[in-house]
Amino acid sequence: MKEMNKQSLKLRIISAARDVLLSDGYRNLSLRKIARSIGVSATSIYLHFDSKDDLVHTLIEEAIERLNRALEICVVNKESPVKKLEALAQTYVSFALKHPREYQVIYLVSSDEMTRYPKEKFRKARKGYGLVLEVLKEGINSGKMEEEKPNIAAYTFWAQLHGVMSVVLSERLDRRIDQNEFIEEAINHIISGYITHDSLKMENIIDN
Amino acid sequence: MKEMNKQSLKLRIISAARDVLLSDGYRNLSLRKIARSIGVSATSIYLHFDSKDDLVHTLIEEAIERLNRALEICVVNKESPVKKLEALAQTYVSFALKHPREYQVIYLVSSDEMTRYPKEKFRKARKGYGLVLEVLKEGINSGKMEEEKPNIAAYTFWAQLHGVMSVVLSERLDRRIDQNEFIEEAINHIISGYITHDSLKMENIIDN
DNA sequence: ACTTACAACTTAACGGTGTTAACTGCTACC
DNA sequence: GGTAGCAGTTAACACCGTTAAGTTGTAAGT
Repeated sequence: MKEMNKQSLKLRIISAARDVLLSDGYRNLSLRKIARSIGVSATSIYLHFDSKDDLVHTLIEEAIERLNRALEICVVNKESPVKKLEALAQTYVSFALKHPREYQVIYLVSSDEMTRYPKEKFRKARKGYGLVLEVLKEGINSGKMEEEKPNIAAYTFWAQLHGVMSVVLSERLDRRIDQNEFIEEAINHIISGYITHDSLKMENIIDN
Repeated sequence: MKEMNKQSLKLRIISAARDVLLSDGYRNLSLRKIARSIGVSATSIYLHFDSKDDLVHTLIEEAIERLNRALEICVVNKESPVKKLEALAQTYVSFALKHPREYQVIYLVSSDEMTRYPKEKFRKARKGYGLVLEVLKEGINSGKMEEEKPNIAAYTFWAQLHGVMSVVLSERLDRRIDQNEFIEEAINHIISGYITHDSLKMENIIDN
C-alpha cells in the first residue's frame, strides 16, 4: 500500500471534512468519520488543528472565500451600480441555493455556541462586505442611492440577504408560498430599501 | 424524599431543559444534564418525548409563543400602520437582544440539521407572520404602503429582521461598527422597503 | 556505523453523548 | 389476592471530542 499521498495531510483532512459536510451535513460531521474516510486515525487531526472547532472554522473560511469569489466576478461588466447591487444579491442567493450546506456552515457560529470565529479569519470574511460598500458609494456618487452611513448600510444589506436565505433553507416558508417568488420579492424589497425612489422608477422605464 | 412534585414530569422536563438552555447554551444541552437537574434518570425523558429533537422542538415552540405574545401586545394603541410596523420590528429586535439563546433556538433547525420542524407546531409559529400581514394590509388600504403580494411581503419582512439579528448575535459585526446604530439603520432600511416614498417623508415631517 | 533527536502518526483510555432493551416497584381493578 | 399496566429505573450499545502515552521511521551528529 503506502499510497504516498503527496498532498499534505492537513489539506487531505480539510478536503475530507468538506466531503463529509456536504454529504452528511454538519450534524453528522465527526472527526472519526473524517479520519476514517482518508485512512488515518482521528487523533491525527490534532496534529494540524487545535480542535474540531478549529477545523470547522477552516471550513467556514473556505466557504466564505468561495462565496466572495463568486461575488467578485458577478459585478464586472455591469454598467450601473443598481445593476451591480442586483447582481450581488442574485449571486448571493444562487450560492446559498446551490451549496446549501456550505452556505449554512458560514453562519454556524451563531446558533451553535461554537468557539468564537477567530478575528484573523474574520478579515477575509469582510471582503464581500467591501464589495457591497464600493457599489453603494458608487451609487451615492451617481445619485442613484442615498446613504448617510454607507459602511453600516453595506452590513445591513448583507444581513437582510442572509435572513431571507436562512428562512428559505430552514424550510420555514409556508408551503403555499412559492420559494422563488419569495426570494424575488425579498430581493426587490431589499434593493428598493437602498435606492432612491426616482432612480428606481427610471431604471424600470429603461428596462422595459 | 419522595418530593411528590405535583407538576407533571413532562412540564418539569421542559422547564429544566429551558433552564439548561439559557444557562449553558444549546451546545451544552444534554438529556443527562436536564434529567440530573430534576433528579430523574435520562431515559425518563423518553417517556414523554420521542427524542432529544422532539424536546428541543417543544422548546422552540415555547420560544416562538413568547415572541409572538410580545409582538401581539406591541401593536395595540399604535395609531398608524407605519408605527405598527416599526413597533413590530423594534419588539422583535428587543426580544432577540434580551433573550439571545431563546431567540437563537427558534432558528436552530436551519444550521443544525435537525429533524424537520413538525408542521403542526409550524402553525403556531405563523401567528407572528399573520400579525405583519394584517399591518401590511392596513397600510395598503390607507395608501401608506404598496404591495402586490402582501402575504409574501409579510414573510420577507420577517426574514430580513431575522438576518439582521442573526448577524448581530453571531458577533459577525465589525467591531468598529456600533451595534445599536447598525440595528437602527437596518430597521430603517427594512421599513423603507415597504413604505411608499411619499408617506415616509410625510411621517418624518410629522415626527420631527 | 551507531546513537540521538525529532517528527509523524498510532493505540488506549476518559468522560461524555443519544438511544434501546430489559427490569422494578407501585397502584388500580376484577 | 392476583394481575395488568403504568412510571420509572439500570445496564448496555455505539458513538463522540480530547488527552496521554507509545511506536515508527528518518535525518543529523559524532
